[in-house]
Amino acid sequence: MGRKPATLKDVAALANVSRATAARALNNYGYVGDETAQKVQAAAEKLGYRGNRLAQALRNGQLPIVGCILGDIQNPFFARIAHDIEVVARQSGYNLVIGSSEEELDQEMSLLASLQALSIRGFIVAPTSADKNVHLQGLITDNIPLVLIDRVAKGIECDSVVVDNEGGAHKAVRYLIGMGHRRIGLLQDDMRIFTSRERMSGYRAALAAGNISLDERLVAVSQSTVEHAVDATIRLFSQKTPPTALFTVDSLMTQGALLAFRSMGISIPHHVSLIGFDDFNLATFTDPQITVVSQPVSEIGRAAAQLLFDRLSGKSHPLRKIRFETKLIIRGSVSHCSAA
Amino acid sequence: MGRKPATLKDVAALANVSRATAARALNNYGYVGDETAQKVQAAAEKLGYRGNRLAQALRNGQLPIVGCILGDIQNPFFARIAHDIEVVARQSGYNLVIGSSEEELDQEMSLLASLQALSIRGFIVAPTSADKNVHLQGLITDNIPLVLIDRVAKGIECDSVVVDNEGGAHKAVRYLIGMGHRRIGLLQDDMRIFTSRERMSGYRAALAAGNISLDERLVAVSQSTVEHAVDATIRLFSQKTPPTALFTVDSLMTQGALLAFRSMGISIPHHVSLIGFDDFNLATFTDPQITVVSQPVSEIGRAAAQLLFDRLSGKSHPLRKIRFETKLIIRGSVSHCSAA
DNA sequence: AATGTGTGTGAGATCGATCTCACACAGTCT
DNA sequence: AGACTGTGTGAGATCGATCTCACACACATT
Repeated sequence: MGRKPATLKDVAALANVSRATAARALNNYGYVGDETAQKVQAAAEKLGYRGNRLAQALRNGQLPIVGCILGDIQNPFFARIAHDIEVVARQSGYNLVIGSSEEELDQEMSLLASLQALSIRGFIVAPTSADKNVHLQGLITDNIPLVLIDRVAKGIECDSVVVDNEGGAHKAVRYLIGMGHRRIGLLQDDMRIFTSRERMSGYRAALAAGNISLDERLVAVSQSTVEHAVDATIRLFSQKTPPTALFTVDSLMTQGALLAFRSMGISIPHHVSLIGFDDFNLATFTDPQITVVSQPVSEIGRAAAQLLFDRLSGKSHPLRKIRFETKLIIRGSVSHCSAA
Repeated sequence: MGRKPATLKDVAALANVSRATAARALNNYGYVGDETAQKVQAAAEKLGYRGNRLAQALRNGQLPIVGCILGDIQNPFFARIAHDIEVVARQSGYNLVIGSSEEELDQEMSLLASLQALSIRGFIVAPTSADKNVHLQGLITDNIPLVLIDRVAKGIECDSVVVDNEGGAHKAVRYLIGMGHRRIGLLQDDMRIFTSRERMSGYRAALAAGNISLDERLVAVSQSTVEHAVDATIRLFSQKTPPTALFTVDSLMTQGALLAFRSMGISIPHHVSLIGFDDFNLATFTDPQITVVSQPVSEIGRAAAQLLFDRLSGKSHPLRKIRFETKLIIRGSVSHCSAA
């Protein structure tokens, strides 16, 4: 059939009024006679009229869509955040466009540009790079609401929601040191990424506090996927004198480490102790259960969305930078270091 | 500063030509003098001109966005699919709007309506209900490209990508029967959902083929979250004569079952055998590793996106209904039934 | 009677890109 | 010379909703 959706003109025609009057009746503003208003309502009803958001957006310069650029939707951490943002967005009558930067700066930039070309005003971004951020700076100077999530970027003054990465990492490593470990490995993500830097610095600080000097050979850089983490773990533990404990900076990498240990016949916690940053569903299914630094994942997306919609609704708050605390959840993957 | 993005008019003014000529130069169509074209290009460059997609969309009736309505992005199955769709979309210059129906028909319908109001033409939907689908029928009659994914809907004639749910479930249950099990539990999702029905029917068929009559008390209905599945499993196994084996219809529910068994002190595979539909990352981390029916997850999203973009590009294919096979991956969570 | 205020309505401009149409000029053909 | 084709350009309409403005009428105030 291909019947076109009804336009305001159609409604106006059916109600025998002008477009202007129809618009007034439907959006109730200005003066409209009661009787006229009823006629218009009836006509709209009958035609199943739904305003064309595109046309509305063209006039007022803004689409009821928020853009969300995350590292990777497949990471349960980001999936949860995306879900929570969508819930809040829906309540405000917004839809959510999701883009995955795949931790590539180029992709992040082109994604952002294409969303801006859509007149989307309102972004939640987990920036790939802590330094290179002209594109984000552009949003700020254009006065487009932006909330940074999970990561902040140097020199970008805007609302943000992060967790205490450094503190979390510090707690984990301090705990390992307390259990007698001195050769503590770090499986980390690309150093361009803010969280990776912060967790690294927590690791360093804890080592320093324990009078342990940093051994570069115990630090492996991977990407945040199970597969990459498996390889990196195997490299790390194929050395002559491997670490006695490992700290992994995100849950996918923790899972990769688990897989690697299994394939290498390394048993937790007897041969190696393990702590991962970010809790995950199956951390309690494994034997032993995995000790982790947990973040309040369920709060992050909601908080970020709240900040964004507060901005979008025009309230002019001062900048708000939310930082959540992390919690060390002790389970069974860490034991006292036997090999001194 | 708030500098507005440059418009075609600005470019035209800078190049000293009319808007029409500028448009011709930038989109190269019609006649344009070489020299004029260069001037326009230069002006566009200088102003950093990017066409306003909204205005373009208003004219040609279609936004470069595809809508994607899935059950739940937090389910790794859907997260993977969303990711793959986004990759294909990006290649075609499209962005992806993701909506989560949360398995509520109302939400699915209102989400769809709001995306249609945005002039989005092109949807990938995992319909909540196998029966109620006027909204989908509406897309069809309006000739809006639609691809159903993971699930089909009665009477909706369009491209689709599903897996052989019935066959997969049949394989799993037949295997359990072959191992001597006769009291085989089913932990399933809401019966409105297509996959749930099909997997149920595979379960029935396999029982029938094994001359086992269906015992309603062995069938638990849950929702597709870890939490709900835990409860349902506990109920199922708190009966006087609980099942000796369990078949779960998706990976979150499999994880829920695992958690429930752990909390009840039920050991796999000694006390109970387990097979889950849909493989998951940690299925090989647990001890024992979990036997599953795997679907080619990495193919599904890509295939669906391909079908959609073929339609969007105007080629008029006949309907294409893709059905992928499933594979029974035997690991260690099933043992011979000791209790006859 | 003149002026003012509150109410109700429509014509037309606007947002930005695109497309149709008309027009103008060069060169070619009868 | 007159008619025609090919090339190049601009004015204006269009998509749909909204908003400004002008106008019109009713009633109240001086």
